[in-house]
Amino acid sequence: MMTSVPQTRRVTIADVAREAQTSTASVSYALNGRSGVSPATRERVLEVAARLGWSPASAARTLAGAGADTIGLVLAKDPRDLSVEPFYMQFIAGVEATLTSRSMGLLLEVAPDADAEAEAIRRWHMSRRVDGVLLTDLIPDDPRISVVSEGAIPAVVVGDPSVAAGLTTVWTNDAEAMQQAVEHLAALGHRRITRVAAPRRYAYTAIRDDAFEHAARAAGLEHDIVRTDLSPDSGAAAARTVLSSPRPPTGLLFDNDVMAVVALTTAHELGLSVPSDVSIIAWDDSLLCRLVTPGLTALGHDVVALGAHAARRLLDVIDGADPSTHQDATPTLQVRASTGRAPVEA
Amino acid sequence: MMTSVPQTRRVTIADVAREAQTSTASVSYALNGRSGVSPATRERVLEVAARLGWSPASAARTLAGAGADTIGLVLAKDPRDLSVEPFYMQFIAGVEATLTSRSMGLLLEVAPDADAEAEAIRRWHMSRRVDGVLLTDLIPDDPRISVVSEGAIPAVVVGDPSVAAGLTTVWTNDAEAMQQAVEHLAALGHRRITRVAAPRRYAYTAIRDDAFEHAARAAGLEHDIVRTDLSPDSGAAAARTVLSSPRPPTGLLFDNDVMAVVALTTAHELGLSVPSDVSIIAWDDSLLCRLVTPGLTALGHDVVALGAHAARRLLDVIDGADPSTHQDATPTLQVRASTGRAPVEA
DNA sequence: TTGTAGGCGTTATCAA
DNA sequence: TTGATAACGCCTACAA
Repeated sequence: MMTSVPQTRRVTIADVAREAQTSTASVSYALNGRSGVSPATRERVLEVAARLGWSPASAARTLAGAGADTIGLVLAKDPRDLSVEPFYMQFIAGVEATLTSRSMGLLLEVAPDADAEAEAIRRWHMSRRVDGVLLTDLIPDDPRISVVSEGAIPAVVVGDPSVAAGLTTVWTNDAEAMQQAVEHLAALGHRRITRVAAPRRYAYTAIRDDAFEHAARAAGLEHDIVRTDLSPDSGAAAARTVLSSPRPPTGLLFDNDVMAVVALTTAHELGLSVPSDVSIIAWDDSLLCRLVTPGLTALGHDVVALGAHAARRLLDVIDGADPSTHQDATPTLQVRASTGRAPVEA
Repeated sequence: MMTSVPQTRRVTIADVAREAQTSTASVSYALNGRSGVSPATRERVLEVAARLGWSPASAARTLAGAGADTIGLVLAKDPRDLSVEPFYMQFIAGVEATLTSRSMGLLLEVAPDADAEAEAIRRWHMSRRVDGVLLTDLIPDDPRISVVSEGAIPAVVVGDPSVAAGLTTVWTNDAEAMQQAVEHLAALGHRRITRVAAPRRYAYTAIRDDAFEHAARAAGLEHDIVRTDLSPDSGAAAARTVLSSPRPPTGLLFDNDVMAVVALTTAHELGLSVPSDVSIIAWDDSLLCRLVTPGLTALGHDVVALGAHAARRLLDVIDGADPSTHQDATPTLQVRASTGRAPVEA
């Protein structure tokens, strides 16, 4: 027997109106929970709508003036880097948590660079596909900032307010986090520490650099900063160079988890043991930090919560809130086996 | 001087038509590169549109019958698990690569379970927000399958065709990959191996189970399967139990990378060295596998390419292609330091 | 409280 | 090749 597909034409509010013996206006009001409809009519409409399986055509809604009920997130990263850092997926999960509760959608795009990203944002806004956008990984003089400002596009920047004048920002207190890490090493008796840092082009780099130097100076520690590109290789190279210098540091602070993990291997290869010869701290606590042996002491924060927070603020901005800056929780130090008392000087 | 914001009303094709001294119909044709417009008019329209900064309102397009130019992806996973597995981010990056080239968007949602995911898909489809959906991590009798089938929603399943009858699928040949891994161990002289497996509820589990047993039997190896929930803890527990049994295996195959990594530590704690006492193989090659010491031999495949492939197939389905199954590249064994010759029997 | 009608921006139909 | 004009589905004055 040939069961023909019941070629279901879309159910519209006109259908509901006819069936419920009323007008489309009343149906619209009833369905949107507004006043201006008698309880009896409202109930009848709701019942009919449910029975007919009506569901709103978002395009029609948007066209009629409502928002797109969607926010956009463009990630300007190489796919390989994206997948390496658990940050993004966690952040997205957090964003979703906020969005789902308000039944909004998330439009995603992976762009090769900040310029392409700015272009995508412009397109999205012009075509009214999104009500606002979330911006991450800002760089100095970021093209996205100008697109968003000029287009008056609702946006929230995830990062330090200093790099996004006039926009709403949500940020973690990297300076305070860095101070914690340095003080942890100082308290363990370390006198010479090195920061293995991200490239200068990231806006947060300068903030962490300054905080590192400030905290080290305050604790009276010898300190140094070496620059990397955050890759495993550059982390290994930096660790090797630093640890084989004439007066190697006894404490190392890495700007991400991946470099800290490879440094474990590098130290081992140099015949140094962690933490008795050298202590290691990672930024960005992750599964990686927990799984390796010895476990890595790391600065961790709840990225899922950060994403949820940022999304919440974006919805506020979309609703017309004025630009403002919001501080998310400060990363806290998860102390594990990779940090210990400084070795006694030879 | 007060530069007032130029309260820009949207530029519509009506504006373009007026300025170009023609009708909206001609403008529409010209803008969409269709025939039916004289070259002169077309050029004039294009010029005016560019000058006025026109850009299409996607809602209007969708409402007028075009597609939504968007596909949907719902991830039914706990946020923590999502971020742990690099798979999803890589997959998304691949999907994007395909989508961007056809200027389509990706709508994302993170749902708590398969039922919520099915519901999200239904909503998306009813409201015409997406033209089709990508399905991953199928479970037996998956609710998403029925939603998609009943709603005649264009969809592509990423997984084995056996669990998604009638739908287009893109899959990797897990059976052949498993065979490679088992043969690798057999060639190294191992005679007793254990598979540390995913829960039975995942559709791929049975496929890998069967392939494992088949390959082990063919190579004349003693073999066993222990079940886990893929978490680090359950991996560690499984490794500990198996390795402290009276006649422990000399080769272990894990169903993901995370468990294999913790098994490294477990083996170490039991006084066993890898690979001289026990060889370890991981499914899902990842940064994790490369970074740990010793490096983990692992089955790896190009997930970014898989995502791109799946998205391509979905676009075909949206364009009306019949259901079909497509095999993506088979995972290949990345041999590293965690596998070696079997120890000589005591 | 209810219903009518116009508008949102495009696409598609159909005369001219 | 053109240009009115009618959908598309919803919202919202405005009038009854």
